[in-house]
Amino acid sequence: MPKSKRLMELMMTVNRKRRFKVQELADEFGVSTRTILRDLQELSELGVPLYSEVGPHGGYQVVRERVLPPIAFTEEEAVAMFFAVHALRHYSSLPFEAESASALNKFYLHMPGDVRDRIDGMKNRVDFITPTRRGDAPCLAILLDAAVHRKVLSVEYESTEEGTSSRRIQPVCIYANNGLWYCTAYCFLREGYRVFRCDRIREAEFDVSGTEPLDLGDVNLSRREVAEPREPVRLRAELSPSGVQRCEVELWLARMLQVREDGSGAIDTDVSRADIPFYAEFFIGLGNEAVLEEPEELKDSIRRRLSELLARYQ
Amino acid sequence: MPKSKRLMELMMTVNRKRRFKVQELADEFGVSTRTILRDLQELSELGVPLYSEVGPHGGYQVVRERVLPPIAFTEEEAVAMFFAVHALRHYSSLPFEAESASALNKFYLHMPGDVRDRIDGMKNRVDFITPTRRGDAPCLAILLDAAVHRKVLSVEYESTEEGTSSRRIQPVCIYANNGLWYCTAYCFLREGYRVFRCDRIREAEFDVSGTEPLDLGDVNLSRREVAEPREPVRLRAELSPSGVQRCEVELWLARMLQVREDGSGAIDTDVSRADIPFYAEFFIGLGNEAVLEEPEELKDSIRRRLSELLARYQ
DNA sequence: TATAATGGTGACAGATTCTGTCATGAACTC
DNA sequence: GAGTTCATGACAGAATCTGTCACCATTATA
Repeated sequence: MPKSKRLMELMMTVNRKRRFKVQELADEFGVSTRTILRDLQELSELGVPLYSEVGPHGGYQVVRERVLPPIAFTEEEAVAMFFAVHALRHYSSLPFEAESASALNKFYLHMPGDVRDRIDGMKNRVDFITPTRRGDAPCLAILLDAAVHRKVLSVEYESTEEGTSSRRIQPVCIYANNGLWYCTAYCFLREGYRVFRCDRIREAEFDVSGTEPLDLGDVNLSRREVAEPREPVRLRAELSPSGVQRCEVELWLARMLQVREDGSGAIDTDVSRADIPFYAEFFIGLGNEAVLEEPEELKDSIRRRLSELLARYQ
Repeated sequence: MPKSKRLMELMMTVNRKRRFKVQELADEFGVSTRTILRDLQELSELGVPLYSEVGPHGGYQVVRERVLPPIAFTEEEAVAMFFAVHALRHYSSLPFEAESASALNKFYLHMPGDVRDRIDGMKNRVDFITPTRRGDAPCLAILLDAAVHRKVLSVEYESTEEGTSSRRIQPVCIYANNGLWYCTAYCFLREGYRVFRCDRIREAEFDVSGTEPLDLGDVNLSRREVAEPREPVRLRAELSPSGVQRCEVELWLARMLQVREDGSGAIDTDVSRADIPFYAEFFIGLGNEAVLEEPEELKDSIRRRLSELLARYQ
């Protein structure tokens, strides 16, 4: 086998089994250990972070972060990826820590000069805007980890209504919307799924009390929309086409929104009575683009709110 | 020079000069043409899309999209990049056409099995949400191209106030905000910078009338905030901390917003008299989180609007 | 402390691969 | 037809790579 091929395969092998001994590889590839040692040194020079320990139970390890087999992108793909990662800079917190920055940098540095020029030319011409907020969410990584591996966390949560509380939660997913990170999780305190704002989770650590994790099974991202209303109240409204447009921006509405061929639409859903003040404000914002049909309580709330505001501005 | 190194450099060289002859490379690398031919064949096998033509003025070309030198990412970087690109799927139009999808696919396919598993595990657990809108913007690519290369475009623009009109514009930048694409451009019709909604640009093609492009020089992304008010009116308001939070989400406000240490803030800016109805609605939305100080006209407008709504809900 | 396991390095001959040369051919331009 | 350029095969010589061996260093364990 030509050396070049062997090196490629060696890189893959080494990445798969992150711990190995020289002799193993020598057998596997049918070459001498000396050759493998030479090859490993070349891999090192090529950037694979190898680390070795001598003595019994020693051996090689791919240290820290292993390097994946190199991928060749076309120019167009590379540019698209660059801007995708570039767009992430708007987020003040990410579940991936600094990696996206280093990826961006690596990307940029590996480009031949002219592609780099092209990127530079575009950098100030394209942007994906995401609202930025102060709210740092330091615990995104642990939340994500818990969601993926189905672990229970103990968290300190500072809710708007109830002040700070300790609870055990099992995260289902995390998502960024409108500049803030949210986490849908099963809350063992409330015994149900709840959505938490990640920047309000003050502390999070893996639970040690031995709470049995739930099998969330197919419960996944779509769960974020779920929040069974307590004291459900039926809400019905008609929307003009531009009312529909404005509602489409609101994620929490997406599930309840029906859109017709002509662009107009309707909302028909159960909502929690406690949320009525919130909806009041929302429908005021919609102005003439919505015709509210029920509930009466919401109309009341809207009227009260309007009178209040009118008084403020008198 | 060892063959492996030569191949690397050959790939770079070939990517830089996208057209070349075997003899050239042979001279450059100090090897025979036969060797270069053999090497080029290997590059082909490695995926570099080479194409050759025989005869005078023939030679090699890197066909279609050239392939960039392979980049090795760490696992963490790769995951971060994957999700960055993954997030782009929310956009119904992109200035890069299908490339991001193919990049994503390539990424996914090149991962060793376990990393792929990890990505699969995370796929339903993390998301970057962007509001989706129907508004397709088919002309993003040409707009971007014009912005980068300072070209003048003829466009058909369907504005809300004035109906459809033909105009020549010179794009400065394009940006996505809240699910819609916008383009800041110098408008030769209005003789000033304007912001266009890209989905309302019905047709765009390079201008052939010979309009001289402007030297936009350092005019860049920041331009998108500029829109000198006609008939300026001073607007002043105080904001509570949560009022500030809500204003920060609004891009067009960012420039006018002053934030204090304690989280509260203020707006003090000139606005166009024509925009008063818009601001009225906005301040109604802010409710108690804002105290409007002037102008009186805006207060009037708000009062009118409130009474109107109140009547609707009576 | 001795022993065995493991990595690290240098030297060198022999094996293997790579390279240059030459020959031949095919396609294309002018 | 002459000249240019890519394409391919063969083969000997050059260059590189590989295996072997000798020796060292470190560490865990008996």
